[in-house]
Amino acid sequence: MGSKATRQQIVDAADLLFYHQGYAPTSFSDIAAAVQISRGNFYYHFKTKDQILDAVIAARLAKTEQMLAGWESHTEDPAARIRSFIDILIRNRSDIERFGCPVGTLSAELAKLDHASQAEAVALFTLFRSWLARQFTLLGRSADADALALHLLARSQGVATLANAFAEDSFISHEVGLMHAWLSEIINTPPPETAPGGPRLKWRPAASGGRQ
Amino acid sequence: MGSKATRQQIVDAADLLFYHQGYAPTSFSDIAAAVQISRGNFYYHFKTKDQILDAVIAARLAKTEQMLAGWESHTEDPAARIRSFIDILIRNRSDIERFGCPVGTLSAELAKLDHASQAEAVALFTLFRSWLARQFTLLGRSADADALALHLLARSQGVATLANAFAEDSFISHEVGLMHAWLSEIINTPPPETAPGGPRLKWRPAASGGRQ
DNA sequence: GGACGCGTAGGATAGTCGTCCTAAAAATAA
DNA sequence: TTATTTTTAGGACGACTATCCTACGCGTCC
Repeated sequence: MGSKATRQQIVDAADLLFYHQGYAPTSFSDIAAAVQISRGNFYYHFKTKDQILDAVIAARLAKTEQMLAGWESHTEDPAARIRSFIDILIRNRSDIERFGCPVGTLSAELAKLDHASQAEAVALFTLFRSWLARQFTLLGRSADADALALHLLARSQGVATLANAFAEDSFISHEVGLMHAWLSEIINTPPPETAPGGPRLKWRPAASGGRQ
Repeated sequence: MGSKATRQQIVDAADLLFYHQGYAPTSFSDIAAAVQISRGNFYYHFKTKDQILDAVIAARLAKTEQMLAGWESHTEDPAARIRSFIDILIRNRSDIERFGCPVGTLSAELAKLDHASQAEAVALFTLFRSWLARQFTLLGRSADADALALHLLARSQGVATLANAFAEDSFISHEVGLMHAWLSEIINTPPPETAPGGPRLKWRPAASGGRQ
């Protein structure tokens, strides 16, 4: 029951509430009620609400980094890693239908509030962006890896937004299927005109040796 | 200076503020300041803030219906109409980079607030959805017209979300190019297995006569 | 034992929120 | 003109907000 545990509880509860209700509509009292702690006691752990937000974003960043690193250690196949990313929509489907994507909705809300921490929220996007770009580079698409990463990120964001609006059964799985098909086409298609000395790290399945 | 004009001014100002700041963070005082009207005078025109929201959504619905109907009267080519839809991202680019898509952000916010008018906000999406589905049906894709409509809607939503987060120069135009290419492929590709008596309304350019 | 500091509780404060009331002004009708 | 309705201004109300302060419980060390 030390302060570490309490502080962590506050961050966890705020994380969930910010996701479910949004940042601005979530009050100190809401978080206090969730942690079952005195309202005034917050001031000991966090001076302002913005500090809680920063802590929440930092926690999300750490958790996301860990997840992405885990995917990189669990398989050598960049395509399989990207498929793991796409399937987030399936795994978190019920939450997405109710609350949208935690990254996208927070970023959008903070943008409207002109909030100072918006850049940190965008950093969450950047985490996915550069990670995806790295996978596409490994697939031999170094020339347009960043564009492909942004494209896939946008696709999943759009699916999350519409799934949240309509909450229809087959929509998410159908769009996820399209994304998988798109990825397969990417893999089986020669890369666009490349810079000299371009993609050399094209990944090959299993025994084929890895580079050409 | 009658009440009609004042009421319209309130709706217009609220529309803009809800888009720029979001619904919940926008206060009566904000709208009053924008219209330069007494704060207490709101009660004469609108009993509650929710009523203003409903009026704003109704105004957006009317404006959107008018825009879509205008596109249907300006060209006979369904593909050209869909291109007009895609190019919204270009036309409203600077607003989107600052505030996101007005439809998507409002729907997402109301979903988190469990707001009663969320269904009406989703109706804005439905307007685009059924309009797009109609165009795809005219292109001979009646079997999957709704899926194609949702797909395109999701694509543009995702682009809006990421453009709002990153605000990079070439991103929107690049993705718009991809959407146009996708549409061309749709047109030049035979439709999937269709229900019996399926697509008969496939549109033909220019002199070929419209329907067969 | 007593002194100290970390963690907590609960209330005070100043401000804003949506809502509502009342009276004056403006417009319209007689 | 007078009478009546429509529109407006300005403030009051209670509830809520983020923030801050102060006092209390409680384990640790002298």
